[in-house]
Amino acid sequence: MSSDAESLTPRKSPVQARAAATVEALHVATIQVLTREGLARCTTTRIAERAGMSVGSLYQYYPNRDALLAGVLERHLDGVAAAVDRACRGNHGKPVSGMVSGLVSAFLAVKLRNPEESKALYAVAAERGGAELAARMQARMMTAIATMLHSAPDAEFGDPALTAAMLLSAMIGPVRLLLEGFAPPEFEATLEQELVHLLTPYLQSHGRPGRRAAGDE
Amino acid sequence: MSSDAESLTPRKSPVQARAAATVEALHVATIQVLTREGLARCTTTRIAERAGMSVGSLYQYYPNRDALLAGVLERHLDGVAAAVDRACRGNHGKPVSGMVSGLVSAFLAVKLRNPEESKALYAVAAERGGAELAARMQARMMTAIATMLHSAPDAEFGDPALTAAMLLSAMIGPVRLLLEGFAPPEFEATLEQELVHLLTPYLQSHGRPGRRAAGDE
Amino acid sequence: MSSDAESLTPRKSPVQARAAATVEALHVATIQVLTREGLARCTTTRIAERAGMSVGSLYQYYPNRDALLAGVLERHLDGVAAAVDRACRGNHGKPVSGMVSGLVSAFLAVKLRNPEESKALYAVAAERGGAELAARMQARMMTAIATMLHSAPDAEFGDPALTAAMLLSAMIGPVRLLLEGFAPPEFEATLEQELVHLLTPYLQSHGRPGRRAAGDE
Amino acid sequence: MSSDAESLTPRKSPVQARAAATVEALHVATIQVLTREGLARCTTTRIAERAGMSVGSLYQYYPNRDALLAGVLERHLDGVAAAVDRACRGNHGKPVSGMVSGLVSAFLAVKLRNPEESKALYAVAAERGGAELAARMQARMMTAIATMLHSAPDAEFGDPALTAAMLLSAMIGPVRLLLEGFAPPEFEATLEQELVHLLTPYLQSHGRPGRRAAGDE
DNA sequence: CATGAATGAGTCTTCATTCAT
DNA sequence: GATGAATGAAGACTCATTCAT
Repeated sequence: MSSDAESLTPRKSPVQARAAATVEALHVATIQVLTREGLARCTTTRIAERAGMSVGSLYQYYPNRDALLAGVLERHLDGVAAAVDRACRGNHGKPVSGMVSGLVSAFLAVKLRNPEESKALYAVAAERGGAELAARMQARMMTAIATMLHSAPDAEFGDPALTAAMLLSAMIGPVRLLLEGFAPPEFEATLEQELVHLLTPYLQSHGRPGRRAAGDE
Repeated sequence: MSSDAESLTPRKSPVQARAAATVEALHVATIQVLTREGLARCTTTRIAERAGMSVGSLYQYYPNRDALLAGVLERHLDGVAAAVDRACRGNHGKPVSGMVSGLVSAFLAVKLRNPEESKALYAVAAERGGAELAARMQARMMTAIATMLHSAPDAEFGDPALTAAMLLSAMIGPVRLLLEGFAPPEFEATLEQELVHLLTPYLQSHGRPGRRAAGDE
Repeated sequence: MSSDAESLTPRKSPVQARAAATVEALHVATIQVLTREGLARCTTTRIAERAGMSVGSLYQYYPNRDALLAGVLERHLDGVAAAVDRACRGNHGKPVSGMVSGLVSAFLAVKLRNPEESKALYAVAAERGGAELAARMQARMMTAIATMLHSAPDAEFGDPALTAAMLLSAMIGPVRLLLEGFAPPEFEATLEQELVHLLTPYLQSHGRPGRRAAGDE
Repeated sequence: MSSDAESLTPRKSPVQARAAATVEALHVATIQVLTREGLARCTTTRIAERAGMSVGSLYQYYPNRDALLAGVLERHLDGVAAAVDRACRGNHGKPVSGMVSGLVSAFLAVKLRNPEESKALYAVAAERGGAELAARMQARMMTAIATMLHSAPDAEFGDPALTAAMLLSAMIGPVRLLLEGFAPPEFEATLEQELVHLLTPYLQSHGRPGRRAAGDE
C-alpha cells in the first residue's frame, strides 16, 4: 500500500526521506533491543548502536528516552487502532456475527503481523507513560466498536460503550497470552475461531428482549 | 502445608514472627513505592525507607532488588492462583454455569481485594523476570481450570487445556482494563455479570456434539 | 579559634565529625580543582577524585554540582561577611578614620588569608547562581557598614546605604585586582595603606556641611 | 590603523562588509544568549541560531567557541580601553581634578552605554581565558592612566603605576556593583559624582610633600 | 561558501550493593 | 543483626566540532 504511494511520489525530499528512514531505524532497533535485552537494559546507547548511529543522532529525533519509547509504542498502537477503526467502518450495519468475525480477524492480523513487536511493547505499555497512551488508544477503539455495535440490525445494546469495552478487552487477553508465548500448543491455530465462538453469542444475547442469564430461554 | 508447623507451635517463634513481619512490611512498602513512583523509581533505598528499615536490612531478606520484586509479584500471583485453585476444587463436578460463576467470582474477589497492588504489579510482571513467573502461575491456574472443566457433567471439552486458556485469558483482559482505570463508568458494577454472560455460553457450546457456529441450534 | 572550640567539646559525634570532615574535604578539593583547571573543567568527578572519595559520596552531601559550588562560595562569602560584620560592630561609634582602617584591615585579612580560594571563587560568583549569592552577602555587608557609619561621631551621612555601597565596592575592586594577579609589584605591600588613603577622605568629606567638591574648603 | 585602507576603498569590498556584518551579528547574538541563558548554556548552536546563521558559518569566522567568546570580550574591553586611552590623552597636562572627572565620565559612559553587554561579559572575563585578556586590557589602561597622571601640573606621584592601578580598580568596583543590579536605588544617579568625590582627594593628596594621612593638613 | 545532521567524548546523576561500625 | 555511608559502574543527555551535500 505504501509502495504505491512511493511509486507515485518520485521520492520524498532528501531531508524528509532521510529523517523518516532514521526514525524507522530507531523504531526497529528499539523493538530489537527490547526483545533481546528487556526494558531495563533498553538503553539509548544500545538502541543507537543497533540502529547504526550515534547517541547524538538519536537525540536529534527524540528529546529523551521516554519520548522514543512512547513514539514506538504510539506508532504500534496507532496501527492497531487504525486496523480496528477500519474493521468497524467496514462492518457498519452488518449483523453481529459479521462484526465479530471482522473485528477479530482484523485485530489478530495487526497484532500477529509482527509478534515480536507486539510482545516487546507490553513492557513499555506497563510503565508510567505507556499506560496513558494505551488507554487513549483503547478508548479510541472502544468508541469505534461502540459505534459499529450501535448499527447492528440484529441486536440492540443498552450500553454500547460497556459492551465495546468487554469485547475489546476480552479479545486482548487471549491475544496477549498467545504473544507472551506461554499458551497451549493448539492455541494459535484456533485462536481466531475461539474468539469468534466466545464473542458472537455474547453480543447476540443482547439482541433479544428478556436477556438476563445466558441460555435462559 | 505450614499449618502443621503452626499447630505445633501455636505462637510462631519470635524470630520467625519478626521475619514474617519484616517481609510483610517490605512487600507493602514495595507496592506503595511502585504505586507512587513507578517501577523505574522503585529503588531499594526508597522501599527500605518506606518500610521503616535500612537498605542493609532489606538485603538480609532478599539477595537483590529483582528477588524482592519477584517475591512480591510471586506472593500476589500465588494468592490469585490459590483462589482459582480453590474455586476449581469447590466447583468440581458442578454444571458449567456454576463453574463459570464460581471462577469469575473468585477471580474478581482476589484481584479487586487490593486493586492498587494488582495494578502496581502489572509493570513488574511485564519485565524480564516477571513474565516467566506470571506464565508459571497462569499455567497452574489453567491446569486447575482444565481439571475442573473435565469434570463438568453437562459438557465435554475436546481440548480442556485450550478452553481453560481461553477462559482465563478472557477473564484477565477485562479485569486488567478495569484495574488500569480507563474503563467506562458502569464497567466495575457489571463486570462480574458480564463476564458470566460472556463465558457461560462459550463453555456451554462445547457440551453438545455438532458444535460449529455459536448459537446454531 | 575553631581549635579551641574543639578542645572544649571533646569531639563531635562520629557521624557529624565525619560529615563535617567530608564536606571540608569537598570544599578544599573544589577550590583546588577550580584553581588548577578552571570552572569549566571543574567536574564532579574531578572534585571527588581530588577529595579522595567517589562521586557517589559527593552526591551524599550535595544534591548536584551547582549546590556544591554554591556551598563553597557561600561559606567563603559568609566568612567575609562575618569578618566585616565583626569589624563594623567593633568600630561602632568610633571616628570615621578608625572605621575605615578597621574595615579595610578586616576585609584584607579575610580575603588574603587564602588568596587561592578568593581568586578561584570569582568565576563561581560570576555564574548564574553565584551572582545572587554574592549580592545577598554584599547587601548584608552594606547594611552592617551603613549601621556603623550612622554611628560615627565626626560625620553625618545623608544616605548611609549609598555611602556603604561605595565604600565596599571601592574596596572590592582593588582587592580583586590584586588577587587576580595582574597588579603592579608594589601593589600588595601598600594596598592597605592606599585603601585607607582612598576611603578616609571620602567619608570625612561627608562630615561637614557644605560638602560639594572634594577639598573645597 | 585600518582608516588608511578605508580611505582608499570608500566602500568596503562586499566580502569585507559582509564579514564585518556577520561578526557583528555573532557578537550581538552572543551577548543575548549570554544574558538570557548564562555562560553554561551559551552554546555555539544557540548563538548561531540567534544570529540567524548555521553553526558551520560560525566556524567560518571563529576557530572554536572560546575564540568567539574571547573575541566578544576583547572587542568590549578594547572599546573600554580605547575610551580610557582617549580620556587620558584628552586630559594630558590638566590638573588632577580634571583628570578624574574626565576619566570617570568616560569610563561610565562606555560601561553603561550597553549595560547588558557589560554585565554579560563578567562571566566570560572570569573564566580561564578571559582573565588574561582582561588583565592585558587593564594593564593598557593603567599605563595610559599612569602617563596621564605623570603629566599633572598640580601633583607628583611617587609610583604612578600603582596609583593608576588604584584609580582604575576603585572605579571598576562600584561600576560592577551597579551593573550586577544589586546596588541601592540612588546609586546609579549619583555614581559619577561619588566616584569623583572618592578619587579626586585621593589623587590630590599625592601632590603635596609630607602626605601621610588623608586630610592631615 | 552555507548548511545542519552526525559524531562521540565527556558530564552529571542515580542506584544496587557492600561492609565497617 | 541493624545501619547507612561509600562505592563506582552505568545511564541519560549535551554540545563543540566536522564534513558531505
